[in-house]
Amino acid sequence: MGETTKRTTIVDVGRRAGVSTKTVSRVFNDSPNVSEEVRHRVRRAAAELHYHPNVFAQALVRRRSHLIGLLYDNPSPSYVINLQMGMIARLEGERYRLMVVPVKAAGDSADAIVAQLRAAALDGVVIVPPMSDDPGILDQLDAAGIRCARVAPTRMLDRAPGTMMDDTAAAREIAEHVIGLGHRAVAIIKGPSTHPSSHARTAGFQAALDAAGIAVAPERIMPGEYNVDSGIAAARILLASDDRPTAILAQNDDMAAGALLAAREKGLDVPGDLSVVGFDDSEVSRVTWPRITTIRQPVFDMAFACADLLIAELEGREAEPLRLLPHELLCRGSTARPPR
Amino acid sequence: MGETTKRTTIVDVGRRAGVSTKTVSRVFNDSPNVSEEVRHRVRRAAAELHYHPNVFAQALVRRRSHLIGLLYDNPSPSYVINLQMGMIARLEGERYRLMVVPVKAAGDSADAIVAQLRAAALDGVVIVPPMSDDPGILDQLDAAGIRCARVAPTRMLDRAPGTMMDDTAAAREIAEHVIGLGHRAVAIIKGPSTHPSSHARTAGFQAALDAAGIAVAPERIMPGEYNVDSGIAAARILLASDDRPTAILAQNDDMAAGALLAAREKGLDVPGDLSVVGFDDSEVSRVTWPRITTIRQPVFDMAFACADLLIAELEGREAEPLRLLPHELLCRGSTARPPR
DNA sequence: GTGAAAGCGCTAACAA
DNA sequence: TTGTTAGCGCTTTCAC
Repeated sequence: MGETTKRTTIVDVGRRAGVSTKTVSRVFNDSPNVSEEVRHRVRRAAAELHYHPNVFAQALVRRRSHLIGLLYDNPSPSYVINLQMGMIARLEGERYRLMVVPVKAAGDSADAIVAQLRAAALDGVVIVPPMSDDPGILDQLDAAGIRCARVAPTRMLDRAPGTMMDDTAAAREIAEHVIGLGHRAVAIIKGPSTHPSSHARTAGFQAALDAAGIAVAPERIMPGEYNVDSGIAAARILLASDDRPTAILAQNDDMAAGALLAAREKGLDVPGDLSVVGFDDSEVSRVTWPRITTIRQPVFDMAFACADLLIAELEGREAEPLRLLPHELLCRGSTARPPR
Repeated sequence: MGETTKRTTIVDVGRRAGVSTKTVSRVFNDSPNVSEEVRHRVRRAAAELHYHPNVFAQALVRRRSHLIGLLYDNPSPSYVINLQMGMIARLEGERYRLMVVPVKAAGDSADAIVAQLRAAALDGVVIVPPMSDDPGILDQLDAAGIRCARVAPTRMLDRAPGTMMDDTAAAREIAEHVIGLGHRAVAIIKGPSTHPSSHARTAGFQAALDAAGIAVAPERIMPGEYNVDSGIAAARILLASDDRPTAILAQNDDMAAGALLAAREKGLDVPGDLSVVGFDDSEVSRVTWPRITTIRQPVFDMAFACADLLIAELEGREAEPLRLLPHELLCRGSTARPPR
């Protein structure tokens, strides 16, 4: 815009530095076989001319875009932002750039999704649950020659690199915390069955309950959708019963926040009458009253590590393909000993 | 990857369809002057060959990347996500793609920021406050030939298109709501002075207060940082006074949530003892108890409209450069009549 | 250590 | 309506 002059190219730089275009190219790619002196001359000429390599010309000949995507379904805002921040932190200083590729909840087919990625010419993508376990996506990605790294995969662990936390162990820990406080009338609000994390968390809860010899009646296990409204709905039902639970284990913070709201409606005090726990350490868990006892899920770190794995993959470096990241139990105000 | 065969190009398609490359190009660009019959043949050949245009070759020759960026500082997760969703909704079906460009809070110089955009070869960017009012950024963008559209600009309105809401009017409305309930001992928690929105909201509050003949003592006007912690800190001070306010007007929801937490600490009931209002209708405002009375800021719509303006600009279409979007007062549980 | 020439895949003139 | 011919700006053989 505005500039009627042509863009300055490698040719201009070469001319000014008195070298061939190839040499300029070498300098900009840190190739060996260029004398220090020439290297200097070229750098200076480039600076004087405000030269910047044309990424498209590079991409065209190298067959690499240096674009990597974040593919996600429609998780909570803070989850997505943490993922983005983690990836960006790793990309900082690299030549790779981040493109966001939200998939309409409507659920496009694996074909359609990957076609989108190909159209955008991405070199690689980071995939988050539940898509990280979708074999269709993995197949299409392979066929399209797009590398990927997965956040929290649970299946086909040898097919692509990924980073994960131990959902089961974490769920067990938080359940043990609640049981340790003396609760025996425990209810559970599950996540959607499409999310493997939900199964893992259920297993962890179950392990802790079994170990304590506590049986949870089926009507105390409610389905949820990992969002506030489903938490409210589930908790309303749980709390309507005469024989209501003294503790609710929600499988994420949004649903726990919903449970808190439902408890308020009923005039129940948390944690006096009812203990509630969540999962994720999302922003929500820190602004409710009381603040929600939860598990810190290392989302940022998982995304950072995924970007790292992806870059390693793209650069042909070897890297251990799977990384387990630590979680943390955060005991806050929403849990206490049961009433009486 | 895997494919040892060369990528299929426009040449292959042309050969198969029995036409020249240029004709194939015409078909894929919906240019006129191609007979229906040829158009069909080309489409079919392309489909059979799984042909996809190479975006780099296109970008190289067209000098357009069709990449547009979202430039933001470090606002709240839900704000950023709403912006992204708004832009993506508008980009859907267009050939433009979204790239996220978070700026380190550290505050790079306008130079450094725009250099980043140029390196990424963006055609245009959407800028959010407070950068949308930064003349340095606008200058650099101009110099780099990168188009932009701004969210909530307040200055240099003729320099670039933008979308906005009427912060002052909205702030006035919500203040009037509180005053209308009978409050006269009112306190304010402001946003950072680097955000023009904070000034506008202050002006709106002031207008309502003036109209009601209410004077707010300077010690009841606290600074804040648009985050939860600063809200807690400010409210603690306000509520520590013997002569505490009966209503707190916070300039965003996060700070209002902080005020709620501070009130809990003091054992104050909201809205019984204290009314609190926020601004933005963020997720936070919906998960606290009580839910926070606030202003719905049309973030999604502003982002959508910005993407629209930007595309119009890039395609050389004329569009009215400034769009005002409506806000909405949402009365929820955090406001009631003052005590006694 | 350095350069010349041949593309990468596409589109923009200009012909036909 | 369609085809031919140059590039776009860069990297990659392969010489020197």
